[in-house]
Amino acid sequence: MLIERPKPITEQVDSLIRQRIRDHTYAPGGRLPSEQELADELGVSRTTVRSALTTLAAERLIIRRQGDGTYVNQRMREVNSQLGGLWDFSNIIQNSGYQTTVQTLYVKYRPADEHAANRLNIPPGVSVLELVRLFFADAQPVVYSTNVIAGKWLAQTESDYETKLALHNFLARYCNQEIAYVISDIGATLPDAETARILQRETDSPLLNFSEIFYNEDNQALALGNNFYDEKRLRLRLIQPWG
Amino acid sequence: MLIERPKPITEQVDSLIRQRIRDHTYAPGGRLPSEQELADELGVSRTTVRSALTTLAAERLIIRRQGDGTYVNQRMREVNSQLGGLWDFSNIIQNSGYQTTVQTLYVKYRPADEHAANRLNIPPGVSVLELVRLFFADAQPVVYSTNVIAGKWLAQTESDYETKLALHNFLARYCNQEIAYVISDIGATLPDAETARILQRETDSPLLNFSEIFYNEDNQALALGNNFYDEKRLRLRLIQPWG
DNA sequence: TAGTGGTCTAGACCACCCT
DNA sequence: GGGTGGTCTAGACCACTAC
Repeated sequence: MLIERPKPITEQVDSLIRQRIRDHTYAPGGRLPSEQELADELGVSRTTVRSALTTLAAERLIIRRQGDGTYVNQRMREVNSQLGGLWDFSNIIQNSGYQTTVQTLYVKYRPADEHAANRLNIPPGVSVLELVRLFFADAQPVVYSTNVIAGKWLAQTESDYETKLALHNFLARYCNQEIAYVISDIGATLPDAETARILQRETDSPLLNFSEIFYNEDNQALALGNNFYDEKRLRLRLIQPWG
Repeated sequence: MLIERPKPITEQVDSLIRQRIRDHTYAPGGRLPSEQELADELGVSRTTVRSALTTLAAERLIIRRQGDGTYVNQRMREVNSQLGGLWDFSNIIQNSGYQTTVQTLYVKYRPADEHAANRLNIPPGVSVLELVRLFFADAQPVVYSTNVIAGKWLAQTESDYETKLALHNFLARYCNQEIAYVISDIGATLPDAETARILQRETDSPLLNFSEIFYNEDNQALALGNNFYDEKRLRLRLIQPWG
């Protein structure tokens, strides 16, 4: 059923260069081989290499200087998030140098309430899967997370889900859906007693609140997120490319 | 002195398409002409058109469907911020459908304190320009903003700055510097008495706090930002492309 | 001056959607 | 089958930097 297709060369080049930056084959602040050298090494055209480099430069992972060369942006080590990944808490914790642990508080089907139904564009009352989890950075609870997935996306109504997956992996495995983009509301709130208890926090210490809707390429709402992030425990530092 | 050069064709095509989306020449949710038609209309190659479309697709302003066509993503109307613009409050207010008003509380030179000096990578005590402003959405105060610019970037030590400019425009006009990227810390804080007074808020209502460092293409710190954003008054909703 | 990245072209072929 | 976007190539020329 599943067709295995070779990934586009540009993506492979993109991945390869990312890998080499991660493992310091290209050192932080160091210089990459020239575009022509990369093209020769990999046996592809310079245009293909440039396509990959353009993506990396857009994220500011590399910096290109005309007449000079292409360099690894060492400042990326200081951040733990980029704008496309502001909802991927496992990754943020990992990027901060901590071990990510996920504790599943509960996972269950329930009828969609008015609010969820509206945002997911489904009739109220139909079944949705609710996934409530707690993310730890090493031993410290950092994010109290609720995700709601519209039942129509779930292939089978099984109950032995691997609940520690990041949401995009969960949607990929159980719904065969890819996230194309996310719309997030960012807020600052004082936690209620329950939230404070779970995060082992006082109720007078404000938390970041992220409320998200996840969409696929066809603009269909896949899932919701509501997350309380304790930025006193884990700094949230992101890079924003401009222009 | 200044060399006037025609902008790259890809950027012109990018701007043109953005303009046509803004003025609904290409309606929300509507379909764009094919890449070949655009290339013919503008007298450029399809590759050039594709380069511009790739940028727009990366921001999710348009959605491309193989075998079908390219469409305007109507969901962009729901958000007020995207990608690299989480610090551009004038723009966020504007995108929300309000009139942006900027009130300059004060602007003055002062010696850099330890904190600012570290972040700007300058010796403590050297002169910096501090710009303290309040942003209104219509008549409501929404953002209490402090910017600090290293004195070395300011061409002349004049005092009749146009202080209502967005920071990137200010840096462009008076420092001849372009922002390449921004590193932001996002937090949730209870305002102190002074901040609450200025934003006409209670001290028990948490605010979003953005603490930023602005860098140019050479990785040099240009300026700092520290902003209190009242997301109870103006929702902060942003789109995050994924993958 | 040599080498780098920046821009742009023309064209080939493929994968996919619609009718 | 015809049209759409997706991928990739080869090559030309330009702008800029380092030496």
